[in-house]
Amino acid sequence: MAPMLFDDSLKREAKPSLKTSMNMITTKKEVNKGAWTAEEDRKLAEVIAAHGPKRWKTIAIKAGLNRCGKSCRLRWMNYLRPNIKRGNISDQEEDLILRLHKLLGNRWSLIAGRLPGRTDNEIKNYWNSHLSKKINQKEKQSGGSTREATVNNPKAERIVAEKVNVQIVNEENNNTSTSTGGEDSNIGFNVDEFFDFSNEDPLNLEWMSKFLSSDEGFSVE
DNA sequence: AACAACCTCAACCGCATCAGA
DNA sequence: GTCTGATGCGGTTGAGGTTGT
Repeated sequence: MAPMLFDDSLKREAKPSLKTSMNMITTKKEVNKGAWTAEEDRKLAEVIAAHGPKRWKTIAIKAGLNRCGKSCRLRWMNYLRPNIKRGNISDQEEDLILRLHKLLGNRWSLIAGRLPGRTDNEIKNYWNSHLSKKINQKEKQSGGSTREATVNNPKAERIVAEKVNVQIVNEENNNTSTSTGGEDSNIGFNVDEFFDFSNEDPLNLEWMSKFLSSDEGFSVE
């Protein structure tokens, strides 16, 4: 299926930058860089529709794009993929990002995994341009530090990351099942509830509060 | 109107990890 | 076990847009 392409919501017209233009002039044989054109997007989407989103180097060649595979992958993941949600981050999403960041730190791909339709790049950008400032302001106002629970606690950080990974893998495995999913027999807690912050489930809060209140401790063995 | 400062976000880069030979 | 290519991730850059003076 063709993804939603070239719609009016796309903020930026794909224009080659000055740098890119210079590249095109001076380095004919080198790969194309810079902004993607609508034509490139179309070609890429066609090839991916036919062959699937893998073997990016081959895709780049098949599409006749003078791009590296990496660039094609990035373009697909952040822009052309179906179900990409565009537009403003909602308050709920923002809240979730804040909470997940507190737990995970800059694990953007993991955080994005909990926000359907959002890309890691988008969340990273949103964090850098909006949320980091908000947090700095809060810190200044409160005078204290809202130190991340897992910072300086690599063990705890690892455990959280692993839990999130398990959750995402489970979801992928359960995607075709009729189950509402989330039950995880290996780690002994309901992983869906674990991340259902909107419900403020007491179990989540209990678990999280251990993290969020642990400056020194939260011993994980 | 003109310019500077700031903001946003697509895209690149370097590195780490994974998978297959 | 080692090598190599593919893939994924986070940090950073810079073009273009917006806002302030």
